[in-house]
Amino acid sequence: MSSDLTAQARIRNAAVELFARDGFAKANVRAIAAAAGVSAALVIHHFGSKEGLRTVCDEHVLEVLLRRSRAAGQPDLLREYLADPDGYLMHVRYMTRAMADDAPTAQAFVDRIVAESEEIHRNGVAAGTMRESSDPRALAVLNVLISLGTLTMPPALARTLGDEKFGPDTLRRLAKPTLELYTHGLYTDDAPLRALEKEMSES
Amino acid sequence: MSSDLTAQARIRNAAVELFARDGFAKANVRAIAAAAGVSAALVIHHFGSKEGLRTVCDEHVLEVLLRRSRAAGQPDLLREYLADPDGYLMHVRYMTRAMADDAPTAQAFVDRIVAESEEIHRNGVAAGTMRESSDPRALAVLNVLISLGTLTMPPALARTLGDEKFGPDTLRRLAKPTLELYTHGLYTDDAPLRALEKEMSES
DNA sequence: CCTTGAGCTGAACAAGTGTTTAGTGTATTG
DNA sequence: CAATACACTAAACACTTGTTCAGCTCAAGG
Repeated sequence: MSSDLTAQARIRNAAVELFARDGFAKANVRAIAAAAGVSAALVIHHFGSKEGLRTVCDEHVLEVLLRRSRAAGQPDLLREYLADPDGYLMHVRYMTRAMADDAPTAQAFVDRIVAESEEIHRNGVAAGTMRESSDPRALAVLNVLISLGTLTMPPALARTLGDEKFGPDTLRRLAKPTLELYTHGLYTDDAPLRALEKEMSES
Repeated sequence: MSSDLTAQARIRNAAVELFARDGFAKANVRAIAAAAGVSAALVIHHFGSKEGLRTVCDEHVLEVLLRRSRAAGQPDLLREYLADPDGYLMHVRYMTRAMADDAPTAQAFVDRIVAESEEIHRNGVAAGTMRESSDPRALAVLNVLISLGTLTMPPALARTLGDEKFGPDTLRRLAKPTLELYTHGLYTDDAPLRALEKEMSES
């Protein structure tokens, strides 16, 4: 039990969990209250409104995720995830949903991880472990997209891998093809790339 | 105007659009009816329930997407998208939302595009244009993830590229780093890959 | 012509929603 | 000790939701 927490905190935690699981629209105040072991009225009393509760949750999740990413010097999503699969996944899912709803906090999160991703690349280039890119910012966005997409993979996609539902196993299995892609790409020559470059220079 | 369509079709089209834009839970029958220029009661009359409407929409979108992907011999998502950005995007978004809700139709869609993606890779390997993979299925899933993720990119992510909202420009800009990744990867050597392989053989 | 049936509607209904209100108990404080 | 403030609740409220119902319109068929 987490009953030694203040009621406000219990409500917030329950809300984060339900928002992450069901989405903001589908999750309702009474269910959140029940999960926190309090009345629905208390939720409103403490947070003003469901929207107010959301704002607090947004900021809390943002803070937790950023603290985490700061803790791991060189952010390694896979390792970070494996350390606390359920908790981390819940928070990432929450943020992904916030991004879908285009919540203001999501922008702060995105700005931050894109910047971090770009910096990792910059360091990698400086250290000689990574190739330069024609568009570092776009590359960072792509990397963020891949990381988040992998972590929040829809069940239907996980099922095509044989896993009944997403879990550490799924992620582990995806890790190798991903690293293979990142080490030598997929195409055997640069014809497709040159074709695109030619096409772009024409228009 | 699309008033020459039957009312049922107009309702279905409006529903697909609103489900894609707002999600199933947030979109409400009255709004769909209004968008189709009919009464809310008619929606229920024709489709039995909101859930019934969803089923019809699911199957419709699935059919449209599969027909499209069949039309383009070698499916090229980028080109396919550029041909009819708004329409295609709407349907992909719809499917992505269906995947998030884990709708049965989404599974059919996923099975299909993963299989297609795997076949493209197989053909590429046979033709010598693509490298072999240690896990073709997982690679296919990764590729689908990247494609869908890019297409349904959240606004917050698009904004870090300077674009106010997602559109053809965003996609065009991402195309090059993506192709660069697919032609020569990102890492300059295979140390990270070997490290992972070693780690996996140990456990 | 009239009957039938299908497309269609406004109004009502029942359930679920976020929120308000009025009030309880329980500490803390002057 | 009295008073104030705070955490908390049950019940009610207002509104939205999906859905039902009774009835309208109107073209097709006997």
